[in-house]
Amino acid sequence: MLSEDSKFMKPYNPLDTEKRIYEMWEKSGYFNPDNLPSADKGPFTIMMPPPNANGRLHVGHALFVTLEDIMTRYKRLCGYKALWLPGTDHAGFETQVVYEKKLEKEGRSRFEFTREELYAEIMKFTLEHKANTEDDLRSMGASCDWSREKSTLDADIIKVVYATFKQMSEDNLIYRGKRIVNWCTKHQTSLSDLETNAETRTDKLYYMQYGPFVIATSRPETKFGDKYVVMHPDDTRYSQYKDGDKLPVKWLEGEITATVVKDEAIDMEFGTGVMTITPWHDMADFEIAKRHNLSGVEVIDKNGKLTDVAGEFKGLKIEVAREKVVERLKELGLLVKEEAYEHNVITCYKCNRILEPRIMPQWFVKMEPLAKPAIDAVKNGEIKIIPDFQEKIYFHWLENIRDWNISRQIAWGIPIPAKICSNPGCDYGAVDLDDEMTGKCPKCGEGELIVDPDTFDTWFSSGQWPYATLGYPDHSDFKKFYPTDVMETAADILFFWVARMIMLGLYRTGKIPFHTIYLHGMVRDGARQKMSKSKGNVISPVEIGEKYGTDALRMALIVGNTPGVDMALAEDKIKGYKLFANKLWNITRFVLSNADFAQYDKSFADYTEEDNKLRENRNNLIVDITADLDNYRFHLASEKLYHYIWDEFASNILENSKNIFLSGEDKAKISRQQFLLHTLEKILIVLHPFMPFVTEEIWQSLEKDSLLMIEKWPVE
RNA sequence: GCACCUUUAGCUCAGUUGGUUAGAGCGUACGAUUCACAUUCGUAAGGUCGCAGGUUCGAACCCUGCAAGGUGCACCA
Repeated sequence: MLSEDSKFMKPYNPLDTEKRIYEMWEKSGYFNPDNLPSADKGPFTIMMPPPNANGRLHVGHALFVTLEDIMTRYKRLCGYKALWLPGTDHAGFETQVVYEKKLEKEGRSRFEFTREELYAEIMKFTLEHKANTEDDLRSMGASCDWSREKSTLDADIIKVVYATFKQMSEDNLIYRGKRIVNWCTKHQTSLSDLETNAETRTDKLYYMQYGPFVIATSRPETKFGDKYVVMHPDDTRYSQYKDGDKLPVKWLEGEITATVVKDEAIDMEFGTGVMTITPWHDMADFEIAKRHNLSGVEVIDKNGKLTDVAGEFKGLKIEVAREKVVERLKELGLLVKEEAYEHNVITCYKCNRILEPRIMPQWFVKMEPLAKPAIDAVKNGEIKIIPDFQEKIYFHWLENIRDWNISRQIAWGIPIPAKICSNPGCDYGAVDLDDEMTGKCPKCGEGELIVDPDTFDTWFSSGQWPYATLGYPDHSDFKKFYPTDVMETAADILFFWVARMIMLGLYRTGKIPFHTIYLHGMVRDGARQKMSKSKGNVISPVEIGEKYGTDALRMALIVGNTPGVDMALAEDKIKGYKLFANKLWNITRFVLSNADFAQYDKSFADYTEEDNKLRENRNNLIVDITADLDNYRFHLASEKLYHYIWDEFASNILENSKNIFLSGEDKAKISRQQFLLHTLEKILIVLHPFMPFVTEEIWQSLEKDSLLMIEKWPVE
């Protein structure tokens, strides 16, 4: 029976509880599956999507932590050797951008540093944030195995990444080539197709006289040196011109000789059906030039300024140059007309500046051979994506995949272990893991072999996370825990990360990296607005945890939140689950005031008819919830538990128990006491994955000499 | 342009393979209680399940078309 000074006489106080409970768990060693005393089932593994070590965790992270912790705790309770492997991501470009913003705020610039200095600075910055991230994960109750924690810059991870790079090179899946890439003039790096946004803009379309033709362009400043004029082979308007015809043309730089090219890529309906091409600065033009083996010139440099080719316009920025070039065209009488024109421009997803397509030697991964097995793995059901509609999106992307530019011209990242040719015109490159190659370039014979200054796209390394973290190929962890079970992550990195993990995992290990992908949506505020610092509607998980308790936040994030769909999180919802934690607290107080765990009889059987009925209902519910958990229906499992505990157990059963304890027969009293004790015990276990802190705290008061986190799941 | 998602009570959302009077939380209204509850309990109002067709004994759920909002992908100068 409860004493007057029992902690249950006061409301539940999460702030006083959570840290203490977490330390108890961590000290127990049970986050490490090797230490689980009675795990009689196989391994269950989740790789934590490593948070970027460049800021505090936000409420979106809280969602993934909660989901993965629920899965891990549930499986641990079911007797699996549950491994949830935590980590952090150096997040190459992302982090460098964050760091540069910090420098800008301080009135500094990254150009004050050498590459080595910048790397060291960002490393320091990253390590600080890594510590913050770990604290935040602990405060959210993450039951992950800290003894196996990894970072993407750990030496053993880099070793695996390098070995993959080498093998891919040997298998002819990696090539270095001069290809047109997305170039950001602010960040001074190329970007993959995924790191770009398309933005609809209205600009002017200029029609210009080009010899006997009228051509249209939105970018007159790139038209220096255009000497190929292209039209569709079937266009009868121009049938008098043959492929390869040479024509004298009066153009920006004076009299030039233009060559006629016929190509089916030309849309006869658009403009005049004739265009000139700028292979250095336009994706489509580049393709045409490649087909016809045409040469091109660089008109715009890395800083977005015109080159020598532009003569007197040299050094001007694009916007300025455009106006001046149009003026010149007018003077020359070459401008026919201008009209408003709506089109898409490709912008940097970080700074929104228009990306300048340019030709550069870069490292590319051939994606088609990798994509095919990845498509098959999902098609044949080896890998399941939840929600299933995401499979369509996955197929659509993989079936139309383009080669992946994995080199970045930034300091912060894993260096590419290769030698390249010092001659900027030469695209030679070779993998050189042991830094052995020296001498003249074997391709052009002019340049010297130098260390490639570029770094890997961060997704090239994080794409190898599941097997790299487990010590592929030799470590016993790899043999034991790979393939992993569930990949739980945000729906918006399906392409960036998930698809690449499948491709690289299949390529490198020959096995799928995980059999189930659970994708969650974005967390928005109560009014469905995106959370952002500038709007001031950001919910900080640590602050909210302090105010309402982490358990309350976790429940608010799970109940009614279906996979793959964005959710709205209002503070009132969190408050509601704080009350729920307190409800559970008071339920315990009531039960312990009327029954005693010292009298708990594990095999008690002398229940009244009424209590047997209640037992049946309770057990059915637990079976039902177990099925929900097995099928990743966490939103339903949590809601059912909530309702059973509040509306059935508290409102009906406890109310009704008052009469029994007041005036019932002894047999009924004893039966009900046992029912309450058993039910409270089972509720605590089943609720534990969702609300680990309050359930463990109550468990510790039940005169049980054990941790709730390693109890046995109560399916009878 | 192509694809995908969403559309259910004032708000935010559930509704697990089509099956009886469509559910929850919050909010609202009224009442009760402080007897486990820094409260809680009860009662109530509130929905043409986006629109229009179709399949079915039966549709919020399946099919077709349309509309609105959102997202992704790709592009023609």
